[in-house]
Amino acid sequence: MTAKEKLPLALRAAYLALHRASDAQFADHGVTADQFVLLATLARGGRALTQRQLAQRMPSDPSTVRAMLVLLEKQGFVERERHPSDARARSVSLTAAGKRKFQTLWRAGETIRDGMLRALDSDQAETLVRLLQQVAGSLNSPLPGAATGASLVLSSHKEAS
Amino acid sequence: MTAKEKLPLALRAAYLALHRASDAQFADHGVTADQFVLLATLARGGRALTQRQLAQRMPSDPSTVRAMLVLLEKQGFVERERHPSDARARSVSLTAAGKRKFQTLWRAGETIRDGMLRALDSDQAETLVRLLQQVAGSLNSPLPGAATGASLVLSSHKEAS
DNA sequence: TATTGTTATACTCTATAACTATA
DNA sequence: TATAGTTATAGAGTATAACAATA
Repeated sequence: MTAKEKLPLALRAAYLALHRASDAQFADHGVTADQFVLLATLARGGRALTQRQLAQRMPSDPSTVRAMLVLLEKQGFVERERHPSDARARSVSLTAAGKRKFQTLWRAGETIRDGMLRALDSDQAETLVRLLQQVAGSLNSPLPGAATGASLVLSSHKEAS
Repeated sequence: MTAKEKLPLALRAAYLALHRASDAQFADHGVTADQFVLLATLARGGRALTQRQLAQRMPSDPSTVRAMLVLLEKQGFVERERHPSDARARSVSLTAAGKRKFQTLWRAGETIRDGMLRALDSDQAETLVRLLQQVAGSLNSPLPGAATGASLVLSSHKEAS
């Protein structure tokens, strides 16, 4: 088995271990691992995002994000207001309760982050992050075969603020 | 942002990119990425597995695996026979059609594996696999805080054949 | 015309708990 | 008593397509 053949399953196994550990850890707090990611995306940005921006950054699908937002809105962690300059859009942000919740969740996640690093030194952790970003980057940029030559310009997409 | 803080999201982003690319690639063949993993697990073993063994190796839950097997059985890719020596157990294996299907899928997956490696040289690919295995290993072994000292013996579990 | 979001819909994966049959 | 699998049930995420409102 070459590294090429092992890589997909190794990536999957590591992610599933992370996802299950996170779900278990966050279950006590009434949120899922994916909902945590959504809250973290809002918290990290610091400002309100449209649902589309949120979907891009998760990354996820607009209709998936909407379903998640409805759940989080019921719990009072996010609010969706009319966008000031674009009446089509919704401006999504954390409520005060949502900010507090995120801080609690972030602390709860410390256990998981420590667990991931237990078998790595800090150089290895940095290397791993870098390699994962490289893999994600090349998977997300098209040109799978040579079929879509016209999409070369899309291989790095800047995101307007 | 330290590597420790970035690692979970980097792992998630890389896996989701892989998962989506795989689902897109395999959709033409009528299976999901996770069903591919199940078929690959059976193919890799070479021999029949019980549903429990299959669940452990995926890794997944026995009842999840059952639901997937029902779907794959309808498509004629797997069969579940009575286990020869344990009447409680089912012996799951690929049908002839399932083996052919897996070969087709494996070839279709080549595009994805190449996509993952496009930004890595072969040393980096091996390093990445190793680091992912280390992370998965420490996430899967207990002792999250210091609460479960008695579970130290479980930190490496051998699997009987 | 293109874009933002909503709605309806459907499917897969996930997982728990109660259960039957067997070891 | 413990284990393998089934069943019922529920929920979460995923995604497509048709649609309304707005840019």
